[in-house]
Formats: sequence, C-alpha cells, structure tokens
Amino acid sequence: MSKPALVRKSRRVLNGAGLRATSQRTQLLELIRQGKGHLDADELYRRVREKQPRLSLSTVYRSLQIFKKLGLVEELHFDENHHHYEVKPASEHHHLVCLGCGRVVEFDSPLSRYIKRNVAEAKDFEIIDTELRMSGYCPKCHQKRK
Amino acid sequence: MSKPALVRKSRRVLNGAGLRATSQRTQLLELIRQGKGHLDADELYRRVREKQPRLSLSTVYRSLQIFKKLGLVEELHFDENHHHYEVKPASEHHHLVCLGCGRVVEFDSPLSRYIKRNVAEAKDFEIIDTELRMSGYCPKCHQKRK
DNA sequence: ATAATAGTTGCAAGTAAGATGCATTTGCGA
DNA sequence: TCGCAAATGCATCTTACTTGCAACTATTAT
Repeated sequence: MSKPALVRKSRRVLNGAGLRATSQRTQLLELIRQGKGHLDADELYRRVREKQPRLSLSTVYRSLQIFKKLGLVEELHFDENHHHYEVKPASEHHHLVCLGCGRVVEFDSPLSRYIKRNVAEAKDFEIIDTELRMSGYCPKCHQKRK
Repeated sequence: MSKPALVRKSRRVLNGAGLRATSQRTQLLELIRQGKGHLDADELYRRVREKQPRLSLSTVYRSLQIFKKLGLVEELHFDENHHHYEVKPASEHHHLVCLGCGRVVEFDSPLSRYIKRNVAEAKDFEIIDTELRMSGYCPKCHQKRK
C-alpha cells in the first residue's frame, strides 16, 4: 500500500471507530509500516520524535493499544520482556529469530492454516489469532558457536 | 515422571552443571511439574511460600532462569506482559488460550514438526525452539459474546 | 564425620516497560 | 469557525524483574 493510501485507510478506520486521526497516530502507523525491523515501543518513540519532538512515550503506548484493538497492527512476543509491532499483514506469516544476532526472518507456511483449522475443529474454538515463532541460530552464528 | 524420579533427575542435571540442588529449587521444580495450569513466577512464589515461608521472589526468578537455561522448563509467552512456565515436555506441544476466560488448552500437531523441518531447510537455520500459540474463544465464551 | 569453599539465599534497593490522573490542547462534526 | 469530546504531554505510579551484598549451606576433599 502506498503512503497516502495507508494514511487514508487509517483515517477511515480510526474515524469509523469514533476516534481521531491525529498526527501522532498517523506518523506512528506510517513508521510501523515502513519499519521493516519489527519495531518496539521505544524505537518508535525515538524515531517519531525526530520529526515531532514533543511526542510522549505514553502516547506511543496508548496508540499501540488502540491499533492493536482495531486490528491495524500485530503485537509480537519474541523471547524478551517487551513487545514488538508490525502492521497486520495481508498474508499471515511467522517469525524465525536468531538467538545469536537477533535477526528476524519472516516465513510463511500453508501448513499453519491446516493446523488452525484442525485445532479449531478439534477443540471447538473460534480462533482469532495465531502466533508461531521459532528460534535458533542463523548460518553465520551457527558457525561461530563451534 | 514420578516425583522421586524427577527429583533425582533435576539433582543430576543441576550437579552436572556445577550447581546445587537446594530445597528451594527442588520444590519449585516439583510445583511446576504438578501445576497443570502453566504457572507464572508470582503464583509459584505464593505456593512454595506456604511450605517455605522465607523463600524470596528473587530466588524464584533466579531459579527459573537457571531451569530455562538448563532446558528443564519452558518459558511461555502468552498475550500478557509476564511469563508462564511448564516443565519441558517429552512430547512437543502447543497452546490454545481463551481470550474470554483465560483457560489454556494444550494441543499437539504433527504438522508443526513438518513446518520446523521445512523452515530449517529453507532458511538454513539450526532451530532450537518452537512456540506456537493460538488464541480465540472457547465454546462457552463464544456463546456469551453473542 | 568435618572443615573448607564456592554456590546460593534473603533482603533491600534498583531498573525497565508500561499504565494512569489530570490540566491543556486539538481534531472534527455541526 | 465554534464547541466539545477526544487526545496529548507531563508527572507519577505500578508491575515484573534484576542486582549487590552479607549471611548461609550443599558439596568436595580430607
């Protein structure tokens, strides 16, 4: 999605929910979209502040909660004690994290959709969200460990 | 695994790593094993304290780190900002969490092993750990939401 | 069995991520 | 362009977890 299209879309979604499309929210959303690296709250804070120095961290946290609730972004739980965010991807995908260098690789597997269907049926759950994370060592870090 | 076997095993693993099998560690491990409910640090603290009132929270956290590092327990990241723990299961399994009542159901799917193999091969990673979590609404909470 | 020693504990204090109350500001519908 | 509810920034608080250190204790060597 192009930048203005994304902005229009977020405005529409926010207004539709009785919320305002403020410059803070728009910039945050825009940054999460571009930010290939699965950003965390603090990173977002520092980056948006370059353009908007009065931004507060509370606004970042509050906005992320809202985005999450509206389904605009996804909250990722890597093996750390804070969260990372990405825009809700059109196609479901998962994450492979290197325990050595922290690099995150995205991957997709059609099998995950089968699992979802099977589990939903077997347990009679309405499944809203799936998070599949694998961790290990990338080729480079794998070498170093020897 | 029976209780004394578990105790023996943990003693062996701990001593093998040059660590001590203290009463605190033994009790914590025992509790994690029995605790069907995927306990968090605070819950463990409160429960072990019933038998050992001088136990401190730091010991709980320190022990959990150690257990995790030694591969005795698994750290689970549900959609919350603290962690849950379970003894490392012989058979790999995953978690289905109800967003309504918080109930956690375990499930297994042989497909997850295929995914692991595929991803390891495709990305040339050495995969150490897999965490698959789905969330949604259990039959009961599904009803209530209508 | 006992002592030496090195790992471990409890306590107190510290840190980091995130939440909240409130006065001020601002987007947006009328 | 006006009015007001929603949102922001700031300060403060809470929660989850970590760390330094003196006292304690499980292990090992004797």
